[in-house]
Amino acid sequence: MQGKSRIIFHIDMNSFYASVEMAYDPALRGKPVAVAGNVKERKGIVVTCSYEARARGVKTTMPVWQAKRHCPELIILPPNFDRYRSSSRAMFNILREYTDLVEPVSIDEGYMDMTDTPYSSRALETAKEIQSRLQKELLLPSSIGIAPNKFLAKMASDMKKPLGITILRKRQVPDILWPLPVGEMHGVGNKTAEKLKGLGIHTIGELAAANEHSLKRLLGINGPRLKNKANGIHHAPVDPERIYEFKSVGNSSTLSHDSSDEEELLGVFRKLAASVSDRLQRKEVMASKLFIMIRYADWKTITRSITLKNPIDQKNEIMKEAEHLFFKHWNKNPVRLLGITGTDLVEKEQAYKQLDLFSFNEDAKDEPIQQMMEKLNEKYGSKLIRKGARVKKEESKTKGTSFNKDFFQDEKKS
DNA sequence: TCTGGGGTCCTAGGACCC
DNA sequence: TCTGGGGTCCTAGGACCC
Repeated sequence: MQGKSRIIFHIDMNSFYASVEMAYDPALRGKPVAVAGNVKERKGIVVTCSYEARARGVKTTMPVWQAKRHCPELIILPPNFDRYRSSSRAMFNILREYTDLVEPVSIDEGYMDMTDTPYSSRALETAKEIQSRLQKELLLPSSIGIAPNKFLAKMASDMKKPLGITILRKRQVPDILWPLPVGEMHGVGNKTAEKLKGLGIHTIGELAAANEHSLKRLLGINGPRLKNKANGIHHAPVDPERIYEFKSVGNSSTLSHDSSDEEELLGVFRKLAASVSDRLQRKEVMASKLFIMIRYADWKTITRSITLKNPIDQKNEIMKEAEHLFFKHWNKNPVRLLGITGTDLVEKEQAYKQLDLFSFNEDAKDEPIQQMMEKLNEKYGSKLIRKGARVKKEESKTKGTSFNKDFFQDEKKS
């Protein structure tokens, strides 16, 4: 990878949810369309909107009432995740016709490594073909960036929207990237941009030339990384497996009104526990650590966690731990949002494998897994659990489901 | 009528062990 | 007894992205 220059594509679907809705319903085309969460309650915010809506001042994350003030004729649709998932699957299937090295990063965005493909000598033509196929076969507009690494490809796809194709060569970095405000860099948000101002760094070029030690002092390990990126240096490979690796499963919910009513809050926790339990079981993993999140009316947010001796996935167990954490840490002030997240995930299968390996009790095979885990943990303690290990879902590949990561399966949030 | 919900990665301080 | 330091685990919080 060192000597050879790579050809990386970044495919970015334009206003994906809104585009999918317009593909399904021709009557929506050419109109200002927004996909928004729970429209009637305060939590209603614009998730995505069409370019027609953007032209009228509607923006992503804008509250619905505000969006309507900008654009009274705005067509507001509830999200339909099944639709988005199936469009996404179709989109990635097209990409995979060109190379196996496709790394989905989210439902509407992914990298391709085109280096060792028959298409490497005609990258631009291939990008045009992909873009036009996405448009003709799926009715979905996209932007494509072509560059020698993932970071530059990502920056490139951002430059022309909608329906752009941009090539960004390493030698063009000084001319094209360096004049831009540092906040436009992928990986530099508001806080980091503000901090950088303290060092007199306002543009990507100034970051590229900045003193490495000062950056490290200011931003930690991320400082030198950002400096490298600003110089167009980024070695991360395109990794098709990334999508099958996950580290946490969580759900949260903003209440329709701030509340300090215990019964009401417990009701919210029960729903969250049920949903987290459901998703853990679908993924065939158990959580060794459980977090709750409490956001108060004043937006102050705390997380509290418990490390469990035995990993759990059952609704009642999750509820019990969440409730315990909640009453231990809740200051009785009105609550805006509650959340439950399970982390330090252990594969259920792993538990069986470990059992066979140690085979300390032949009868255990017939016992429910929970009891086995308890016995195993009594006997071997936490050594059994690979803390923080990434959970790989190998089988999802062979099944051919493009997205095991189910942040696209959350329409059942309720 | 301010501000959703799903994630990942990093940091910092204290406990504990060698 | 004093002195030093490295490593890991745990918890909580923050930044960022889509």
